[in-house]
Amino acid sequence: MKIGELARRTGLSMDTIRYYERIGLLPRADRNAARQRDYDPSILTWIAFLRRLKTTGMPIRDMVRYAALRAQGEETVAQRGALLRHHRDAVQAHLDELHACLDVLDSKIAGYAGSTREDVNHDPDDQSPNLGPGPAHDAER
Amino acid sequence: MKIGELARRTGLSMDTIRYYERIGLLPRADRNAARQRDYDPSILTWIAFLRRLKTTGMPIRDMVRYAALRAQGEETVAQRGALLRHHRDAVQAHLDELHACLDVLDSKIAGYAGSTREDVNHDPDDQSPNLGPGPAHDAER
DNA sequence: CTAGGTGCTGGAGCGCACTCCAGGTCAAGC
DNA sequence: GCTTGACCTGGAGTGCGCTCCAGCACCTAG
Repeated sequence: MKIGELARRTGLSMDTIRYYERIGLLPRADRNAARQRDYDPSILTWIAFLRRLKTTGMPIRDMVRYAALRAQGEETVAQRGALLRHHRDAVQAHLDELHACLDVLDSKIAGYAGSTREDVNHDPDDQSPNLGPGPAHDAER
Repeated sequence: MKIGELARRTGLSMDTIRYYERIGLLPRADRNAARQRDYDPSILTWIAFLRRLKTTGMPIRDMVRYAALRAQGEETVAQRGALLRHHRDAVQAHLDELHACLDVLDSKIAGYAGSTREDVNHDPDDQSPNLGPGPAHDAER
């Protein structure tokens, strides 16, 4: 499979695929006689996995770290597992936060109660503070 | 309340607060005799709300749009409501996606089954593709 | 009177994750 | 033999969301 087809099949751009290779997210691709990248379909599995890591908010540098461990073979299985478990926990935490925000959003939307066509004449943009973190909590970096 | 205290109470940096003002996310602050920003505590409510929008992944330009509508007063209530409902749906969709990814992650972690100290000698980095989007679906932009 | 702390402005710089481009190679079809 | 199209490389550019900085103004405590 050449890069164009891989791009079509993954939804990534060719540029992005080459970029991922440069930074070590994708292994250096084999080349055909014309020195063009020639991919084995198994790359699709890896890209699908990368996409999940990305969707769940893992920064690229961490994915690269994972990819590097993977490239080193069996001996890094423990580290990879740890990395994934760590990430899973982060995702779970973010998910909880999102659920909470969604609830607040929903109640705020309820405050806007169908004002698209009905008459509501208070300003819905006035509700409880609750800054979560607050002072001396540097979740903000 | 001066900017330093606001920063402490919100967890934002003073630079970020001033930046938010520059781009229109925060209203132009009142000034005290020494031309320093002097905030009314009600700003805390607004910042808490902005933080939720941000946490739920709303890009700053959309928050600015919302802030601008809000500044225009009552007549924009309908538009603001629509904007929020739209965002809520996007958040919900993202949440669903995250849940799905988390499930896959969990099953992958299960594949790494406690290999931190036990012996597992297959490579867990081999599983089903499933590229989600696939061809001709540009969720990727 | 002066030193330190806090705040001001305008503008430059940064890290991330791409994205675009110029100029070139190669293979196939007309 | 020439054009077309897919692909190549190295490097520059982009948009986002801050973050940092120089140089200055003010206020308070010692």
